[in-house]
Amino acid sequence: MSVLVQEPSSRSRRTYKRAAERREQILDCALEAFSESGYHQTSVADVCQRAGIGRGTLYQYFEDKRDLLVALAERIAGRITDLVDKRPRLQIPDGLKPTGDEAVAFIQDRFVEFLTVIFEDEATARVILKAGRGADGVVDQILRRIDERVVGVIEADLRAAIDAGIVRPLDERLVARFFMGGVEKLVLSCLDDDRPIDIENIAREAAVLEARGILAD
Amino acid sequence: MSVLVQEPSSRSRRTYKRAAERREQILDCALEAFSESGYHQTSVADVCQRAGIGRGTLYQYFEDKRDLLVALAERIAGRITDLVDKRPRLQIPDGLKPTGDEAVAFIQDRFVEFLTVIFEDEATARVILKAGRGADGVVDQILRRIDERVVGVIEADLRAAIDAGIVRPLDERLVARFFMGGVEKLVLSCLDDDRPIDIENIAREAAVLEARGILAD
Amino acid sequence: MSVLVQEPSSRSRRTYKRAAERREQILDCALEAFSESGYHQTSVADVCQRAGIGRGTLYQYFEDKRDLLVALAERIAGRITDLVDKRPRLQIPDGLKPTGDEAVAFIQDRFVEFLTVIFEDEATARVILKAGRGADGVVDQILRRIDERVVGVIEADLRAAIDAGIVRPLDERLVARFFMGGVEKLVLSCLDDDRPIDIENIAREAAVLEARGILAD
Amino acid sequence: MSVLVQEPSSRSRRTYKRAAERREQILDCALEAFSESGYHQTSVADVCQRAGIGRGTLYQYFEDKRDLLVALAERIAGRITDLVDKRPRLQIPDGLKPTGDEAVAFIQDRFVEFLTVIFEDEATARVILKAGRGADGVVDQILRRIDERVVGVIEADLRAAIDAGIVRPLDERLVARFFMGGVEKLVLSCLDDDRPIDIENIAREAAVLEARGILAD
DNA sequence: CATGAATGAGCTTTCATTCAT
DNA sequence: CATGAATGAAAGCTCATTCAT
Repeated sequence: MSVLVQEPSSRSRRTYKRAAERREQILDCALEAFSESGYHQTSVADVCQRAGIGRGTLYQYFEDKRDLLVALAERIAGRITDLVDKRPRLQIPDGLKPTGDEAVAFIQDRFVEFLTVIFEDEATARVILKAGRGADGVVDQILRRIDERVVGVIEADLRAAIDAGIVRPLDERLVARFFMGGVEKLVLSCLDDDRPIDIENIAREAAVLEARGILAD
Repeated sequence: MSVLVQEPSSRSRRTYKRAAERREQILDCALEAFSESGYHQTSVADVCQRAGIGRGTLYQYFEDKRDLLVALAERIAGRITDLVDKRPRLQIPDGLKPTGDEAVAFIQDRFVEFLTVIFEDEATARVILKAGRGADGVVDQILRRIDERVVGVIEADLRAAIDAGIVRPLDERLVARFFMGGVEKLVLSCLDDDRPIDIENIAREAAVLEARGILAD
Repeated sequence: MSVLVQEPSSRSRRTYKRAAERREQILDCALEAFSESGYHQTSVADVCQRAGIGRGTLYQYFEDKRDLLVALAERIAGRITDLVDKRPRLQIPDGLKPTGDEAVAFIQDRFVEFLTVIFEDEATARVILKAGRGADGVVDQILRRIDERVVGVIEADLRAAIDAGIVRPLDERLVARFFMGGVEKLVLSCLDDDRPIDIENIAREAAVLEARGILAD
Repeated sequence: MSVLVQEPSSRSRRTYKRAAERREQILDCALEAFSESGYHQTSVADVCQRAGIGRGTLYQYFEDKRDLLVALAERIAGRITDLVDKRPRLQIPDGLKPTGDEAVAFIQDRFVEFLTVIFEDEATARVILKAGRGADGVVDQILRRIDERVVGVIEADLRAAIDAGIVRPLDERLVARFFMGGVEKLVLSCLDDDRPIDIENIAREAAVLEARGILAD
């Protein structure tokens, strides 16, 4: 499953890597380990074993166990920030009519695309939504920063849509949070039941729900 | 040492009662401690100190630290189950028209009432939403059971509303989860920012959102 | 040899002690261990084994390993301070003639008595003169304080003797230090050669030397 | 094992010299480091950094960390041995009268000269008197050897002076040790207070003290 | 030869749990 | 029942030493 585990053929043979590479590899293993068992249940030895390195090696790249989690959270935060920054601003096509199916489809597409990138990696989703939670104050803050980032994107979209008259005036921040929470819950239920995250479907359903509400026409 | 007054005469029933009381008191302290610092950051000694008892005493009421959390989670689950069981089935008033403001108001009222009881206690909310998360497999299951319970109620409501033609046909479970996730996120954002949980407002906003969606009319 | 080691009959049986007693016992064992092998060569486990206690027990009485040494040094400092405080001021007997044998004898007696109490315990001497040295900044300071204390006493004696005209005017502090250094070196040479510290003889010799000098009459 | 041999063609002497130079340089850095922070507080990495070499390089010149200290101690021992060997035997000038000022002055000069060379270098003094102490059995022995050497010189002087009738008969070894101890203590007090070692003054004071004693005439 | 990434034995320290009092 | 001193498994972490490059 994992490319990270050391080949068992040449036991106890040292492997040399470039610093950056090794760091990434350790983070990969930490991601795996933390996502599988949670932060506290994972020992430093666990992570090292997965990476096929000695205990001391890890401490050449990270201050301590907490720093490992912080670094991991920051890597995730960085990636999401990149995504967010690269994302084009919402451009409402001319003549798009609100309430129409077109509007729903349009919203759907944007979210499917966005959420796909964020939640496509199950391990990362696990760390963001479960493993990292409550483990440590600093980490919590980073996770919250990630959250703010993502929510901020949705918020911006909402604002633009309101300006364009597609969406009715509302508290964008609150709605963005609500939406994000709903999606996260659906993702979480996948994780909890060990179902694969069908993020495309989730995003699609969520978008419809959000757009139309639940009332009968 | 104990604040619970000493009554040496006829101890039998009272002792039992005392024991139960003591157990409750310990759980109260555990709730407090866990909600403040999280499960792993809280030591058994911490809980005992709050309860004003010796370390050993706690172990006469609980198997181990995990059992303490399990018991706490079960107490919460029990309380919510009670709520759920006491809750009257959804009775759609005759002649209620879908899409109308009346329908929205009706839904709102039901949810405000329900969510208020679940999230009114901040400490409990903290344990359900943060402290207990990822602490332990068994506890996770209990929390999930609580969740299922709550989601189940919403689901049932939805089903009834669909049958009554107020709500359009949809995947009730998914929608219930989405709704619950949205509300939880809003509650969480209060906890994270140390704002009081204005559950009434949250429930109200969430209900409108869910009913009408976000699209302009 | 040592009264401290646990009786081997009832293995792994817990022993309970009063806090103060246990603390003293641990300090006794630490004294033994540090004096035998030096601070760095001694592991916390060593000390615990000698005391017949579990590792954790030590940490109920001392912050960490360093704190153990600090406490030990402070205990020694306290004892010496007590000695010093109890020591009567130098009273020059009337009509004592300088340069005479009586003066030498008088000085001798005072020092023999004083140094005996300080250096009679070999283990303590070892810690003061060897094991504690350079182990840690804080400990160094305490040891220096002990030193200052002892040197201060000699200094005071010298001053009184100068005032009485028995001793010629000189830099009392410097001379006191020189004297103390000389004595310590003699004690050290006993420790190094595993000879018992014949402090009486050392003090006697040192006093003569200091009083008369080495020149032929 | 040793890097010192190796003589292929013309490079021989230079290579040899380079290796020896490098060794010396490492020892210099070790001296610096050990004297500043003590043996245990100094890491191998620290020494290497000061020397501007990689960690592995050090191990081509020294077996291990202890060997580094041993080598350092031996270098110091060697230098002192050289000093001692070069030192002319005590020649009592004809007609020197005991107890006279001349005798004191004579003794003074000899000691000032001798001690100056031993303690002039503060870093070395620190290692001999503090850093090396109690660090390791083998090193302790070397330091003791140095001590014996120095004490031996004083002892020999004393013996000669006794033979010449300048100094009264006494236990030369004991007196030499006492004297050395006294001087060391004075030097130590400089180190502890971060005062420069005014060895000339110390030696002078010590010599007077030793010669005349403290009693009033 | 030089390097510094990699190593892991060994140590300190924590804390849930036990048990003599 | 209650206690809290005692426990020791288990974890984190350090750093002298090795070795592939």
